[in-house]
Amino acid sequence: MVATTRVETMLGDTAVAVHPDDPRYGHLVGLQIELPLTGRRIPIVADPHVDPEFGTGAVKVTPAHDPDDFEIGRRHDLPSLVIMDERGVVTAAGPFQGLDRFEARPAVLAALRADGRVVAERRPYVHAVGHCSRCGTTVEPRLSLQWFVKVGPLAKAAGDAVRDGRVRIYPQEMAARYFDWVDDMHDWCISRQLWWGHRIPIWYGPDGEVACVGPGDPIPSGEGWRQDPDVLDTWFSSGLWPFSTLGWPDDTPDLRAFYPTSVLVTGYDILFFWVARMMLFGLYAMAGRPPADAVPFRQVALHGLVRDQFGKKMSKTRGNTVDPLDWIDRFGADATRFTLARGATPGGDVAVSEDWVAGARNFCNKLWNAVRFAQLNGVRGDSAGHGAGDWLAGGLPPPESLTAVDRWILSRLATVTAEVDALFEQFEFAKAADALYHFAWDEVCDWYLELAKPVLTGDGRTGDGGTGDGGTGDGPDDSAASVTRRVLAEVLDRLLRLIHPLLPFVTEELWTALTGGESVVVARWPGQVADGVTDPLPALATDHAAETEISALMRLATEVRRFRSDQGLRPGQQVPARLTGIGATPLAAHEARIRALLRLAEPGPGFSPTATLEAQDVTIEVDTAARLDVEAERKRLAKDLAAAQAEVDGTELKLANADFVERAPAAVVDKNRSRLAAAQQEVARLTERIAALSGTAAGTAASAGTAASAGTAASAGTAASAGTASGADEPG
RNA sequence: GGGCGCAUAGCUCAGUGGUAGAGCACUCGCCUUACAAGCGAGAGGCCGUAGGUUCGAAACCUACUGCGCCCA
Repeated sequence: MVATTRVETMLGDTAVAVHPDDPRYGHLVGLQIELPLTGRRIPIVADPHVDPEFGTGAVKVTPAHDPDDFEIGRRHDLPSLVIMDERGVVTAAGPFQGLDRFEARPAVLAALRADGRVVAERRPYVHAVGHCSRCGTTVEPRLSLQWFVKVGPLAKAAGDAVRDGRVRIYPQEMAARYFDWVDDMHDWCISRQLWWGHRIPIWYGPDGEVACVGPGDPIPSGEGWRQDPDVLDTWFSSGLWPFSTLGWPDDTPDLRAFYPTSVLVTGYDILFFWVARMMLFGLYAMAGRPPADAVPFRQVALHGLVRDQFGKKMSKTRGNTVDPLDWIDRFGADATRFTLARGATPGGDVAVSEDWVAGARNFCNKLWNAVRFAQLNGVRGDSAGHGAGDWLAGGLPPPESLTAVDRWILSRLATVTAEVDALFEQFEFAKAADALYHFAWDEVCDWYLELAKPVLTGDGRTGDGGTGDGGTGDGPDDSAASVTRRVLAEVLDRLLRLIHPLLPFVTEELWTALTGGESVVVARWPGQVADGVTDPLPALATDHAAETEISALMRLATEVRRFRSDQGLRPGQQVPARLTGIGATPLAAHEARIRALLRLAEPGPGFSPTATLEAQDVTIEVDTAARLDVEAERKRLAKDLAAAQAEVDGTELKLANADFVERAPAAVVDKNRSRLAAAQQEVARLTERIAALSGTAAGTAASAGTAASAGTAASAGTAASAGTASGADEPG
């Protein structure tokens, strides 16, 4: 007694199988029984593949129409009877011949029933027979002749090419998956029953001849020869791509010029479907020709799959797919591209969403506005320098006329250039995009442009800047504004070149407009040394002194802004302030710049400080016209105190550990010691300040009225006169 | 079943032994003369759980839990 869903396949049964350990049937193994309707005698075999728990524990075996049964058939040397043609029509001789499988099924069932052979029926029944993914048609397994590629030696060569470094896979971890597959590759079935594709190059002759026709071989002609109707597996055809597209098997100029390619960029999901096949075929077909190592490419850069904002695979059924053309339409091609690049860690998937593309669009806009600002302020690239791939740096002001701000941004530019160059080299697109994003936005736009404003608009003297106003006669104008313009031109020019691979359209527009150059597409890559032209920028890197200075300036600015924000002072509002102790700090030369940036006016005659800040060893007393939110100030100081105290506690704990002091590297111990000292000093300072605040709170209340009326009225017009403190020149 | 990978801020992810980071989202204040698609400030994480190695672990080792991917 057996169970089956495809009753008609019994016409092709050649055995009944049971599990070898099944006590119910052990004694029957080896017997011959009669197959109903056909009168054929078939054996009962024992096979471990049979699940004794399933159905009756006895299963009919149809080797020609079921893959599992085929394996059982091979193990027991059973005949395979093909009882259906390619269209699913029964071919077995007898009453059912010529019926479609769906007609044959009830017909066979009826015949069995008439014979009294049907014991029970169960409907509905969920089975595992496959369906065509395109049209949904039920697929009937059917034994047929297929062609295979014997891959042993090919796969060995493909593995070796990566093993010995002729081909490098990025990221390296992915190479393990490549080896797993290539080193354990089974013979490859290349027959596909499709109506399109390369035809299998096998010809059958009238007398049973079989001819394999290779490139250049004559196709057998004559009566009765026909080609195999199947086509090659699509990956077989794809594997030919690196050389067949270049004219192979002929020895063409294209083949010589473009085989191998330098880099193959593709998704990790087809590492063995496609990449491995190209390796297999390239090494085989190109053996004995140049290049000597025959590989189809030198590097393979693998990227991930695009996913939705929650990291889920996009699918139509899930409804989380996006139309890139829609994004391009709404946010721009550059924004769409940048979003993908920014998420592209080697071998990792990329999550994207509309919000993130909008962010990239905003970045494009930021660049646009930065260049616009530069142009509005008279920044022009030196178009004369761009013909022969020359550098704008030829137009950089002499080093001695650069301010610390200029030297800082050029130093950072040089560093970022080197970083980005190396990252692109390693296919680290996400990191390169991130580095450029932050340099452009957080450093160039947020700081350099802001610090350049007072210089360019001529508002207030900057207090430093080389030869100062007036220039040197017939040479280039070395006034502070001119120096800034030239540095800004240099920075933007190079930034646009560096970002161009990630934002091709915007950068082309901006770069040509800014520099007057032909096209950023053919502009020299920053850092490049070629054709006797050496990039002069690296000579300016890395200016630690300038970086330290500007970093201190930034921290001080943030501290003042924090105070202003906590106190609700409007961004544009000038606040009289007295800076003391600045002369002894690296910020000595930057007072005017700091005042301009933070809208801190010179203290007038009626100056009456209401609050005191300390940052970077500079004491800043500000006069908020007697309106001080003491509670906000107390909160601010308390928060800082808590942070400083936590720092003291943490470092003290570490340094109290004798093992740490003894065994940790001296540099680490020293670092903790200085951190502790600084934190202790900070705690003392803040404690004192909080105490003072409590003291003055009462005092301020008493004197508020007078301070307000006297101070504000008197200081109005005279703030500008006391600017001498900032006169110290900084370069030198 | 076999193999591999991943668990870090609300979401997506960086971070290879020494002070936890980014983008977006969020809170507060600003139309400050490049930009409100913006500016300034801020909040938010016992780095999956339990052990181990180490002076020191988000990181290295082991187990566990959860989630993915590949298997022609």
